[in-house]
Amino acid sequence: MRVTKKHAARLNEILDAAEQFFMKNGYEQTTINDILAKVEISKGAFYHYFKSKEDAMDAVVERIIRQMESDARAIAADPTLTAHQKMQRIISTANISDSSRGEFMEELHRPTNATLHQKSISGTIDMLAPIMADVIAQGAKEGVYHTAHPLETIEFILAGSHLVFDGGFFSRTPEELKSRMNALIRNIELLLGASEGSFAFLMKNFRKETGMNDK
Amino acid sequence: MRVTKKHAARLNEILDAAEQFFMKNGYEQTTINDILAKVEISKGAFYHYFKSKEDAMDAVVERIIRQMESDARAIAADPTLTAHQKMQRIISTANISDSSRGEFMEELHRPTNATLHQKSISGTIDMLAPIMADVIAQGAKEGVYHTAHPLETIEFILAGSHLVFDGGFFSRTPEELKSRMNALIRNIELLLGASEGSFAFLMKNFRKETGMNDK
DNA sequence: GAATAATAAACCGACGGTCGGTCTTTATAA
DNA sequence: TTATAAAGACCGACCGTCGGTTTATTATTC
Repeated sequence: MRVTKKHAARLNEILDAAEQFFMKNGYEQTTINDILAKVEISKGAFYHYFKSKEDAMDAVVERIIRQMESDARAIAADPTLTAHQKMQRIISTANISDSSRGEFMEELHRPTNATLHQKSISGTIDMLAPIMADVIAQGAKEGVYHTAHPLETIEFILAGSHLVFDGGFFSRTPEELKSRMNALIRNIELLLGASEGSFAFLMKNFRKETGMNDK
Repeated sequence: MRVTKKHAARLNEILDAAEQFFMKNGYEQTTINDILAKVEISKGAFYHYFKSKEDAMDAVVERIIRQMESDARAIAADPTLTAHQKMQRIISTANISDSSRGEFMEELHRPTNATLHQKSISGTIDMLAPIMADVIAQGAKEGVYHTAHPLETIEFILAGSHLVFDGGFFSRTPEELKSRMNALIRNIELLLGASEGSFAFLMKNFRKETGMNDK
């Protein structure tokens, strides 16, 4: 049956369905027909909005990154926060959180597929790095961080963390993960020239994520 | 026409062809039929050796990693080298080099595909990290490195470097790459507790790679 | 001379994508 | 206001490709 809707509305319907399937089953395993069935539209309709399956994936990733971006910018622009507080909040928001969008990251860090994975990682880093670099510069003024290359260093940190903790890349036991998290914390402090223990809060996020209870 | 060969010989023929195509066109863009045509065998033969296309990719990656592994182990086991010399050589060998296998990395770091990319990165890191961690431990004894978590830290470094310099993830101008390389050098020194400038040799490898001539 | 490995080749089904055309909405001119 | 035309949204049959299967035949090996 034919149902016509506003461009933006239909677009978001498709994006919503695509996102769900991509997350649950992975990009490669998701069929365009899956999406069509869910949204109850025809193939023609789908290709009216996207020029290819990959184009739809790009749009899904883009939408999520834009959301994360506005979250991060809001935190970075808050004049009442110290640089370190901003860092803490941006990291928590960008990683797993209780927000509705949080599941994205959670699902993403699974071996399901590769392309979606890759695009979202690079997109996230490209988006977050400049924002966080500014925060680090603020931290340098406040005297809590000391680094000569804020942008390059935060890129490096984001890239390294992603890869090391990304289930799609490595499979690790909980103990292995814990030792990597401990090392990561110390390494971030080293790279940013932050005081020892100042990034220990990551361990809390981490325990929340993995559901670990030991100390 | 029917041609029968020894198992290992045919296997390597297929692997060679697959590797070439995967590198040149990417995994997704390579057709099993491409490989069949090149090796001049039938589908039946291919599936006699591999249970799936992905299985063949895994084998390709595995073969290359094994080669890199024996190179790295040979360097790490050389009793005449200092830890820092070993690090230098392992890095040069594993990255782009003039070796025949070197093209692998070169081709790999291109946006062509994702799956192959991912598998080779994680495989390389998983293989290299323990070997290099031992070298770092040696360096600690020699007093040139100082790090509390050798294994985790070298994993982090490898992961971060790969991602930042991987053409498949980001597209950067030569200037952007140069500033990232400078920052990377300093960051590695910080993480390993090595003296300033001790990893400047990376800049030479880097210039060789990119063909940059400026200082 | 069976049994098993190796190869061939026809075949299958699913999937991404195309295409000609239809229905709906919106803008415009009479 | 209404006729009309253009634009936008949508349909679904169809197609080519591709990974993978099946069946059959030819070499090896013990």
